[in-house]
Amino acid sequence: MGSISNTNSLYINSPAEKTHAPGKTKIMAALRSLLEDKEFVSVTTAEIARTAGVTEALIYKYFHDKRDLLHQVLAEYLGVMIVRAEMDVRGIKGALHQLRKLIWSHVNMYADNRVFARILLIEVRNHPDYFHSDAYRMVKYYTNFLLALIEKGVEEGSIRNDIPTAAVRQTILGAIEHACLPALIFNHPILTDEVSDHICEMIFTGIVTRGD
Amino acid sequence: MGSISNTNSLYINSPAEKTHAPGKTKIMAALRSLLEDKEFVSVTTAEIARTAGVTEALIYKYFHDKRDLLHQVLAEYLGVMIVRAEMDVRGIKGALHQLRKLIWSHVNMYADNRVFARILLIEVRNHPDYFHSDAYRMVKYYTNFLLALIEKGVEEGSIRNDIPTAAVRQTILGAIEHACLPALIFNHPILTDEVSDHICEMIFTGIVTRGD
Amino acid sequence: MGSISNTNSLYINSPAEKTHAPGKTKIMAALRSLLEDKEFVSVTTAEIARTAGVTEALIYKYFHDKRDLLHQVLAEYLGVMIVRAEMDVRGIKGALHQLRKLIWSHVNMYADNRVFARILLIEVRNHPDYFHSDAYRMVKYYTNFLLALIEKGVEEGSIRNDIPTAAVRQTILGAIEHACLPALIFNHPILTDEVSDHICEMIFTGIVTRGD
Amino acid sequence: MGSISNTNSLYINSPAEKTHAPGKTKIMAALRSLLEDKEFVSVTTAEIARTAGVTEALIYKYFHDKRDLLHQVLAEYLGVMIVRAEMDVRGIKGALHQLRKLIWSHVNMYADNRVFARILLIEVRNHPDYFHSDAYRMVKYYTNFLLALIEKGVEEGSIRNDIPTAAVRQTILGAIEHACLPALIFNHPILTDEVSDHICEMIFTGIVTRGD
DNA sequence: AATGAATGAGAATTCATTCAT
DNA sequence: GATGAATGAATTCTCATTCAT
Repeated sequence: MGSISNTNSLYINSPAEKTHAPGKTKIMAALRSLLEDKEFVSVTTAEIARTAGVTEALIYKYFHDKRDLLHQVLAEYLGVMIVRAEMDVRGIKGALHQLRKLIWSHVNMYADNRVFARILLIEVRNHPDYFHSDAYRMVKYYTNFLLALIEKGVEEGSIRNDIPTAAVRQTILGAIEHACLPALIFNHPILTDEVSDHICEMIFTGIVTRGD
Repeated sequence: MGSISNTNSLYINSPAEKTHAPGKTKIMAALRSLLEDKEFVSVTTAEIARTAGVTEALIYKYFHDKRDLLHQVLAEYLGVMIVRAEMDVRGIKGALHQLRKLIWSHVNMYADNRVFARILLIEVRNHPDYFHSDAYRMVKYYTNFLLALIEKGVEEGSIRNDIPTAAVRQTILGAIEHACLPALIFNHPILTDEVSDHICEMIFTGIVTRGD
Repeated sequence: MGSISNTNSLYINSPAEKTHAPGKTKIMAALRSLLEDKEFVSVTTAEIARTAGVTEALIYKYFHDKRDLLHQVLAEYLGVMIVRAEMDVRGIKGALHQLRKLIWSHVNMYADNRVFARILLIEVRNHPDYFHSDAYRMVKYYTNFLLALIEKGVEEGSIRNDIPTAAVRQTILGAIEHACLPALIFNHPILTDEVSDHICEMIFTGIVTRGD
Repeated sequence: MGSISNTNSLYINSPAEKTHAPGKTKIMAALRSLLEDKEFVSVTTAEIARTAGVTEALIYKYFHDKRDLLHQVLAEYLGVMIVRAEMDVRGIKGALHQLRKLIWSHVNMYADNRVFARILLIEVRNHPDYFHSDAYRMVKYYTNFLLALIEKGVEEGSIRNDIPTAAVRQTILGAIEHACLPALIFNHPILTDEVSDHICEMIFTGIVTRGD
């Protein structure tokens, strides 16, 4: 598990920290904490308030409803993820190496922030509200960033141009999800290095132009 | 236990059908049907009753509580799965070929009965009641059957004897789950042939004694 | 506690026994048995049926409703009580000695049949249906019998004639109840000899004409 | 704890009044009021809410469950009883006279607050929760107070020392219950002076050291 | 910026009772 | 003489949400 990460703590880079009112911060922290042990549906607003040390009513001052709170928590994580992703690929030469790093970074984000991963991969997708949320917009921003990287690879000639870049992106994201979901559901650790190597091996051997 | 059944549809040959009171059958069918679209927790007893065309009270005549209903639905599926598994390996020569067939049969069961797969892989595991249920006993019966097959392979010399048979079993079951879960959660189809081939390739290349 | 009582078992004298259909008998026995441990309101018809080894529906073949069953059980006890009371005063000379015996017999009936006592003193009184029941008619028959005894005492000159006989009767019945109720509620034994002596002492010293 | 209170009405001096939220106060008052006419088991939460003029949900904001409400109502009464008891024995010389007063005060409390008496003597004892409640702790506090009084009598020489003080206490409490229960159940008035005189006569003639 | 008080809609579960066979 | 199947109405309790202060 060893490596980088002096950006390991979520909130060092979080712009949120400074802007939020203390109550809002406490509420979001409370939900994050509760989601470590239970699913969103079985977390009650009463519990959130109790954990946060505020009243239930305050939740509704800052959040439109319980799901909006979930979306804002997710958005906060996504903010960190995006900042990190953009940082992580800097100083790396070659789209393919950048992509490998991005995949590693992505898996690592899930490994270090299982609550985040669970929200993103399990909790929000059912509910239609999600697709109108800021969080969803951030996800799209992130996937566009990934797409841009793939396109750069194609332009560079390091990635095959006979597969639609969007399909490549979906395969990558699918592989990551696929690899992490059971671990998230059954509470096993995600071994970042192993998982991301595995994925890269499979994806790259498939999509990389065979230099021969 | 042996007889009938190499058919696809779960309920045509189900002995359950005749034995249950009509209300009980309708209630179980209603839950199965509702679980196609939503998770167990968000299915209400009122909905089950309405869907079944009976009153809520009747549910409690036949089932101890809502979870017991879930467990009985699961048990019914498991009954079919076990009968099928035992049938499917008959007439096949060699433990390895039997094992391949059993894996195929297992994946196929999930592919054809997604509700069953979701109950087994997602819904029941949290709750401690499950581990005291008949359903759980049937699962253990099934996994013992799988274990016996592996042990036969070891005796035959077709499966390596330097890996504990229990570990082999767990790897197989884990691989199947791992392969099916994302499809179940995101409502994608499970491609039985592809998935089971994939798993067998990975597992067999690892566990088969290299004859050379 | 020792004395008489080869009429201790309720059903030796019960005319009921022969007349009832087996199902009816079992249902009544079941209720009696259940009332040993819980109040009538918290005994369910399902429990009664289960205990009796019959179906709930059968209860409604023989009894108009749950309370009717209670009343019939009570009536059966009252039948025994009346038969016994009438027997017990025979062969005794003097209304006062008969009265003493009757009081003893009454308390003894409660002591030996606590379920009966509880039904009569606690369970039936609230509900208006009781006052239209056969059981209530039997109670009135019994209290008339007691009244007749008191009147005989007055005629004999052994009981004061300056107190209305009805008031005397009420005082006696009140004293018995008063003495037995706490024991019934808190599940202590009723010590027949002690209790009836106590009552007679109090009542008699009050109501008996002072021979001086 | 000492102050105020030689008044009859429970709630004039009750400290509870000011501290409780209006809804909580109304709910407790509603239960008290309903218990005048029916037993606890047949009082529904719907009724309580309707009587209180609040919603059922509010009950569960202030009370853990229906029984907790009962226990808190009881505790409030017990608070008054304790305050009163401690006041009532002040300024009285001699343990025996204090004891007589305490018995009177106890019976009077039952006579004036029949609902209280019924809760304490009838409603709570079955359920095990009671023995973990604050109310139970207060009862123990009260009975310890009574015990201390008896012990003082023994030290003074006015109460026999050859009977365990605990047994004396139990006899007193038993006699009070015994005397009040039928009145409570059958809705007759409790005549404080008469009942307490009666009890003291019986108890004292037994336990007092016969001077000469 | 935060709270205390209160709510309405609905959750699972219970229970006496009915009726066709 | 007895049953299996089913019900309707109620019961306790939960929970996200609102609003005046």
